[in-house]
Amino acid sequence: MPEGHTLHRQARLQQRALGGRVVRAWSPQGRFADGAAVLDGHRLERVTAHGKHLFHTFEHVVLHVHLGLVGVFRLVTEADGPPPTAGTRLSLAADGVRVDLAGATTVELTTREGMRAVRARLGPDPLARRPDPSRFAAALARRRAPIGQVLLDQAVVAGIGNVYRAELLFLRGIHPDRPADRLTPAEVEGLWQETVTQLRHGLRLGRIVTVDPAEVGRSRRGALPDDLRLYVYKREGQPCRRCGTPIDSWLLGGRLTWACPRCQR
DNA sequence: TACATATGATCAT
DNA sequence: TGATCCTATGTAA
Repeated sequence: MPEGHTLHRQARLQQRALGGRVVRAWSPQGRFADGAAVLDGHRLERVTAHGKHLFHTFEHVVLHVHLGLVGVFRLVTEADGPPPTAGTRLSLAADGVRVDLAGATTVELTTREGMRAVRARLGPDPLARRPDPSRFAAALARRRAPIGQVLLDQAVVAGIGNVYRAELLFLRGIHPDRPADRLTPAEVEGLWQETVTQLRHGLRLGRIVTVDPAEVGRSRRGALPDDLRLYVYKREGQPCRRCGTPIDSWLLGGRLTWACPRCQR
């Protein structure tokens, strides 16, 4: 689940459910018992996201979470929702609503200064209120590495993961192997705009959907079925939705990526 | 019961 | 580049 849209969605949901409240905090699994004790009974001021990082700012401390590959938040109502699973490292609750966190790679307490330090290492966030695309453009101009590899670097742009990198480059007709510094200004601008548009869409829907329904013969209303949501991700060997050419797949930056060899040059 | 897999990132070599 | 960490789920044995 977790690319940038997921964390911003959680920030919004958790802010609504727990923001401004005095929360109970505990660690059902036990591995974050000490940290939970520091949080327990304190007021959660606000929940914010930057890229894939989530920050819970309490009156006296900041909770920093990174979900990694398999981490997950579950928001449940305590009255009729399921209890925390055995692997739940942290539960936060107030007013009958509970947030359970499991599988995250980073769950740590830090300070407001520590939060600023984490954010300073990250590139512009396309889901921020006023992101700075010039920093994105400047970073690309400095990199000779393939654009498909550079897009995964969170210091270049914060929040893109393996699904979005493949989909965004398809949508802009850019081959992932192209050196980042060889993109034209128009391509860089288009890629940034596409990133903002798509992540916002993912945030709204709560899932990654890049396919234009009209392009696959569906109405704009109603959710696309799972096998029609994406253009290239995990579609190796299957026909491109636009030109029918079989989708390619190869390792790029240590992870598999996908592209249409005809639509992306 | 075991294994493979996953939208991530870090650290050792 | 490879090993490693974290959890949940689906498939194979």
